[in-house]
Amino acid sequence: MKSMPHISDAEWEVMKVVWNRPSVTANEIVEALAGVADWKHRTIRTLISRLMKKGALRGEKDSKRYLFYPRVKHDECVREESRSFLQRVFDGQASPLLAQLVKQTNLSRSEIQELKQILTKKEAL
Amino acid sequence: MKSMPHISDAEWEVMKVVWNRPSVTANEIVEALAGVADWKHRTIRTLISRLMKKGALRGEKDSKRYLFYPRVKHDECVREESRSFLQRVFDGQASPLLAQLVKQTNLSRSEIQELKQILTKKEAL
DNA sequence: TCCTAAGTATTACACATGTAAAGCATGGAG
DNA sequence: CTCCATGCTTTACATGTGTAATACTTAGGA
Repeated sequence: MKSMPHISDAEWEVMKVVWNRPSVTANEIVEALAGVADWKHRTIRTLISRLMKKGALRGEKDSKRYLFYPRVKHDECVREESRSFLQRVFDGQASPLLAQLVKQTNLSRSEIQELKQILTKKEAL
Repeated sequence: MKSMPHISDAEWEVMKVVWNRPSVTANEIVEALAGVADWKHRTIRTLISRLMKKGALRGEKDSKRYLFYPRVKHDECVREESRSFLQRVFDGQASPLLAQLVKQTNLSRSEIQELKQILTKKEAL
């Protein structure tokens, strides 16, 4: 598998929009991000360009404008980010991170249940 | 609390060394990192300088050389990194990340046990 | 057919980061 | 007291990132 391009913080916000729909125009991205960050539309255009250059987005010309599609899968990006984060902060040891996160964050009763279930399933392997 | 300085990937490796001992000299850091990354000692010196400038390290002159101490706590940096990572990739939703990590990584039986215990404790609150 | 508005492409610029070399200062050996 | 090895300080430079402005293109309306 060809190595994932590195997606920066700001670029992630753009990718999230693209992953959320079958296809988007640049303008739709701008609108979708209006509530998320306080970026000028120019700025978002730049982010889109960079993502295309990096190979994370594909743009298909639809008469005047482009329709954008992801070229990398959400899942794979998540895995890659998780992996590198884990490596940096916890030397790749997932267990301390998990413990840390569980303590640090708010989880609903049902989320806790679900996690316990996942763990139980894993334990059985 | 004064906002954490941002610690980059490479800088994290240096900080990990510093957090691991009561105090270190620059040379000790270089030695400790020999196995971790393939950096020239000059490079590591640069990282140390930047960490001092950022306020993440404190250097105390001991005759000719410095002894370095962390100025930021490991725990707080971990929390901060986790928080920002969670925000970027999962919009701050811990639960999907946890599920993802549990599935993606290898955990020993005892680690699984421990996590379940933490979850149970949290559930009881 | 020609112009304009809406898009796209190009250029800008400061700060961060990875990676490192050159120059400077000084405590301790001789 | 002088010099050097060793460590500290300054400078370097390419690429990435946040943030955006200016310039160019062209499909579609007048």
